[in-house]
Amino acid sequence: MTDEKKNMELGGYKPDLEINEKVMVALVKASELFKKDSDAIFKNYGLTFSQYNVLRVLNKSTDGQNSVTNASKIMIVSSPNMTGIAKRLEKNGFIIRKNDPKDERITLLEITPKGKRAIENIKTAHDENMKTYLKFFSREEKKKLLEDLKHMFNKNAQK
Amino acid sequence: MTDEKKNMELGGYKPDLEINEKVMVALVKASELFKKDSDAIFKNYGLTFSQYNVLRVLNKSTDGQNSVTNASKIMIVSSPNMTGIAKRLEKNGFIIRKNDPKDERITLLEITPKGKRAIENIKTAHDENMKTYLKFFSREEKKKLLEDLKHMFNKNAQK
DNA sequence: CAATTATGATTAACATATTAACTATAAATG
DNA sequence: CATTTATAGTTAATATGTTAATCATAATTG
Repeated sequence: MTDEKKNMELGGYKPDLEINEKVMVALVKASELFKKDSDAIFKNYGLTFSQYNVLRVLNKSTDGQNSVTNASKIMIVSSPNMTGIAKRLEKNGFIIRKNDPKDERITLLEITPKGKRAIENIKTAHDENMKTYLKFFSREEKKKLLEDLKHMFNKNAQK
Repeated sequence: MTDEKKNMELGGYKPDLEINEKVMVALVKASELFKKDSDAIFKNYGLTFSQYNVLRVLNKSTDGQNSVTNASKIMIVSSPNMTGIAKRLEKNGFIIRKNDPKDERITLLEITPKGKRAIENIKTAHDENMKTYLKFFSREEKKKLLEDLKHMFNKNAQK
C-alpha cells in the first residue's frame, strides 16, 4: 500500500506537502515517537523522559551536582520548568536540593544514590531502544545523520 | 572551539555519549527547536504549534471537516488532548464543533473562514522557517533524510 | 559605599501531553 | 431483539512546557 493510500483512509484527509514540510514533519514525528518509547521505559523506574535527562546531566557533573540554571541550559529547558522537574525528582528521592553557600541565589541539585542506581538500571533498556531506531544505519551513516541534525540545530550559527 | 570544550563550560558537565545517544539527542533537540520556532511564528496569528496542525488537517480534509478521532490519529495525538485543543480553537473562532447526524457518538470539527485565513497568512513565514532548517541540503539529500526519518518512525513495521 | 543593574530561582497562569475512568451510542452476537 | 462488546468522546489527575511577574542576592558603577 502506498503512503498516499494509507493517508487517504482517515476521513478524506488529503496531505499535499512539499518536500521541506515532509522532512520537518517526519523529523518531529520520529522525535515524538522516541520520546514516548523512552517514557514508557523510564516509567518502570518511576521516572519521566525529562526527569531521566536531568539525572543524567547531574550524574555527569562534578560531584554529581549542578545549579538549576546550568542544568536548564544544558537541557535547553526553561528554568521555571526545571524548578518543577527538580521538585518532583526530590519528592521521589532521586535528587536533593540545597543552597550554594558561596552564592545564596543558587540552588544546587545533587543526584542521590537512588538516582544513580536508577540511571544504571535504565541503561540496558534505553540503549536497546535507541538501537532499534538506528538499526538501519551504518556507523558512517549515523555520523552523517548526526552532522545533518547538528546543522539544523545550529542553523543560525555564523561560520 | 571544539564541541567538548563548549560543553565543559557549564559547571563541570562532562558528556560521554556514544554515537547512538548522540544521534537521538540531536534528533530530539532539532525537533524541539523547530517546534519552538514554529510556535513563535504561529503566536502572531493567535495559534500554537498543535492548534496550527489541527487546522491544517481540517483544511485538507473533505468539506474542511473531520472527526476528533480521525484528527487525533492523523496527528498522532491522544483524543483527550485533541478535545482540549479543539475547545481552545473553537473558543477563538478558528473551528466549530458539531455532532455528526449519522452517528451521535461523533464530534465533527470544521475549520471556519477565520481558520482558513490564518492558515493562508501563516504559510509564507512558515515556509521561510522550514527553509532555514534545510538550507544545507540538496533536494537529493532531503529525500535521503526523509527516508531515514521514515525508517526510524516505522522501525517496527514488518517488511 | 549607595544606587542601579544583572543574575538565579520561584510562583502564577496557561497550553499541551499522558493515562485512567467514565458516559453515551453503535455494532455484534446469542 | 436483548445483552454484550466496541467505539467516540469527555473529564480528572498529573507532568511538561511556555511567558510574565516577582523576590532575593550579587555585581557594577556613579
